[in-house]
Amino acid sequence: MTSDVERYDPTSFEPAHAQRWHDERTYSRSDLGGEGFYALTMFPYPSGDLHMGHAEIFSIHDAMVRHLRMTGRRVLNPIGWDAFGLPAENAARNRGADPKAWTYANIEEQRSTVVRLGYSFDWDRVLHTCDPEYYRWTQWLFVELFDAGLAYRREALVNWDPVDRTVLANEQVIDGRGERSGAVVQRIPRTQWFLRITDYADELLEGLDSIDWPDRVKNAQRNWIGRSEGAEVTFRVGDADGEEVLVYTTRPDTLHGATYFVFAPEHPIVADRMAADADYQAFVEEVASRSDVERVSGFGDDGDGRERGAGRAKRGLRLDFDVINPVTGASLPAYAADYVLMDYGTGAIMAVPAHDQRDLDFARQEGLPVRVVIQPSDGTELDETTMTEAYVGDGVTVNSGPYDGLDWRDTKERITADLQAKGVARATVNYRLRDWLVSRQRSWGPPIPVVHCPSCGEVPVPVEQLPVRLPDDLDFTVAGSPLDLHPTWKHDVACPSCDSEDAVRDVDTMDTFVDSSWYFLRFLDPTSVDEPWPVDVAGRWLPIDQYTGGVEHAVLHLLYSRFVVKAMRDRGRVDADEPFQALLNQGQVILGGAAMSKSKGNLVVPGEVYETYGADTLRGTMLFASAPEDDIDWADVSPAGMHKWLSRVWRLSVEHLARTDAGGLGDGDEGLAATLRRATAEAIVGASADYDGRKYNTAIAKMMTLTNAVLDATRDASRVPESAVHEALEALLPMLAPICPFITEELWGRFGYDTSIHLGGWPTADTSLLVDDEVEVVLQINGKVRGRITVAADADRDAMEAAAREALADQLTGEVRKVIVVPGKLVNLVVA
RNA sequence: GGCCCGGUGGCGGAGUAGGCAGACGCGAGGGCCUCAAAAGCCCUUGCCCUUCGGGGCGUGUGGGUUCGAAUCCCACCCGGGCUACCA
Repeated sequence: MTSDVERYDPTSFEPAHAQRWHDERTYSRSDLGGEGFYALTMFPYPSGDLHMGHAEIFSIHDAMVRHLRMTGRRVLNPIGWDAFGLPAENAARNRGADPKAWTYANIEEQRSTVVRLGYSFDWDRVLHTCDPEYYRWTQWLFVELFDAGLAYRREALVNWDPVDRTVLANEQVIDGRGERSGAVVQRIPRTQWFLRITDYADELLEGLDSIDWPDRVKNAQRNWIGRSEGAEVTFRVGDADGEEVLVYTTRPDTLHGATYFVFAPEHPIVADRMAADADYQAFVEEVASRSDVERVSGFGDDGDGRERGAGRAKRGLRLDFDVINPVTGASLPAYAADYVLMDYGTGAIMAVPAHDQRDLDFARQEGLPVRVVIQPSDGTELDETTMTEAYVGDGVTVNSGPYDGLDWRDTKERITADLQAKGVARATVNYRLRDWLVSRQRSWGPPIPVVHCPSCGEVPVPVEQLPVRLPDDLDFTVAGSPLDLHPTWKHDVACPSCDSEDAVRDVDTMDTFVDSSWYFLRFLDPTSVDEPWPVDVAGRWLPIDQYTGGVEHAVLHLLYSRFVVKAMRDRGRVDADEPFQALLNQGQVILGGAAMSKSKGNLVVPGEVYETYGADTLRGTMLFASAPEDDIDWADVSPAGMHKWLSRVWRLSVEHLARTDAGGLGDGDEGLAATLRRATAEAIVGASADYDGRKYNTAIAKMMTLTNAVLDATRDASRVPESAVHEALEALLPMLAPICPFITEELWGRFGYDTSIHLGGWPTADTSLLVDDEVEVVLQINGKVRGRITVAADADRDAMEAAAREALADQLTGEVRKVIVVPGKLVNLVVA
């Protein structure tokens, strides 16, 4: 079919609509009527322009938001920028950029792309975490936590980069080396600020049962919190001094199987006793030269080719004393070894090689004895001299004196009770979760609002003096913390408590995850100068109805935010137990099976797509490719195909308008009209259900089917049922609007409407068109399709069976033994 | 090692309170239109037979339950992700 009508040229009208939606604040009406819905998408980090991952998350989120708005919900849909962080500082160090100017330039670039792509955010609520108006309240949050006893300072072993002279986050240590300097990161003790997230360990665990999150994220948090039940048992050093040594074990039932004893290298008892021992000092130094990340998380190998994790080589040092087993009185040789960590449990373990793989590995390596105390219930005989795999399954206690013959679970219970009675053990619950280390020796972050006074100690800065501002003249060329080395900043303060001039500011800043742990609260009133957020408004909007973002934050941002909300609830600032009621983890955009990256040269950027095909095509391609949770391989998808469909929608619309301008809304062919009206009703019912289930790919498929139906109805120019075509298009356009907002807005105007399609309603189906008098029924013999017949829709079982027997009469060879009838669907004759 | 996803045409994917497998699209082949092309439109497209009526086989593999299994159960294979010396 040829036509002289105007061609689909999205770049001719998209930018104008985008700008108008932004300038007129089309979507800043969250105070309108309707049931409230807080929709949030993880705010971007401004490291450069928007990438395809951003485009995907925003396209999914925006389709959901626009659909909710059109179906009558009052949607709160804010956006901001997570604008503090290391890349700005690195740009300053490496290229001499001003971190503030660098950050705001990137924000502006991203903002204009977000506007251009038509994402319907509320532009009256924008925030940047690096604005003093924002970090003032991040500092307030810190003071609140400090007042609640949830922020404290203590010495800890941290990742120290000796070249850049700064502490690094675990994420900034790659293969044991600083990501910037390449220097081997050391473990050094340093006094740092922590937030007491462990106070909420149990509640953070239990709360997972009440929220609608993907299982993998919940499991990641469960594993991260790492609750375990066991016992703390008191051992004693086997010499005249005889200090007590606490051991945490989840298997007190294997106490009789302990054959040696291991301390973490830095354990105080060892450090104290071995202070003068040169071998020990060398050992500790060697262990410390390997980062905690390498030791605990196992990044890289040890240079000896061993795997990460449990199979790694273990380094140990025999100490010159023994430890006494409180149950047996046996003298256990003591070791310091790197496979025991100071900050889990008590930093010391009883080693039971027969029933713990790590202990067995070390025992074999050091030639230490193995003693079996649990005999496998399946009858397998364990051989102490040759076994290389520890037995950790069910079994019966052996070699354990009075406990012999008991099931291991009973032994565990009894032995714990017996030792508790003797005062040398108590049942305990242990967590893997550690307190959150939040201080950073960085300068593009919110300064920790504390003053250190020689007489008053740690004094929080009074709220009315916040924010503690970052100086504008930081020198990023210094080796070390620019804030610490600034000539005047840290001394230009008096103690808020006693006015002492000898007080100094805390020179650390907060982790960026503190900024993002509460931003969703600030969105409730981002310009307020009186309070961080209005308590009553928070009561109405929290928890957030739908949060959308990447799974990479499973145990970081998503855990920290839960902690902050619970802490603020306990301070009376929030009336909610959880921040995010529902969570959607969108898939990633990859290319040719691999993550996109500049260095790999396989980068597709949104600009290439929307400048060629328009923003609607970019958005539609992403949503049609797969379900929101699935990854999209850009090599497999077809923007050209999406563009072709949108061109067809465009052409059918403008041709229809041209015809009706000339001849009005004639009824055309009755049969064609009826077929099209039915297709319209089917599409509305189907696509609406898909939208409700956020299955945008199948919603698009149903809209394509409707488009094909319109095409069929308009093929013969002499019989076009214009009124039915009009109804079809006036249903199609609103349904397409959440996904492709531009073409639908443009055509809506051409259909004669002077209000935005996006603020209008959702189409409703005439379901009476979907009721059939007759239905097609599948006929089966022994479960195989052997024919189909048409019967009255309300035919009963007997009628269907009779019709089936008649239709299949000449195919029936044996006796019909059984008949299965599914009304309105199927008849299955079972033949002997 | 632990946890979590997946495995359906050449490709992306539809379809699971068990009931017509492959919706929709991409790609491919053929045709119309055109001087030609682009665009657009029409037809075909899981595999194998076929006398063109149709028949057989098909959802990672092997079992099982059932009148009937992509869907439920058991065992296994493969791919991906997260996590890991956590005592």
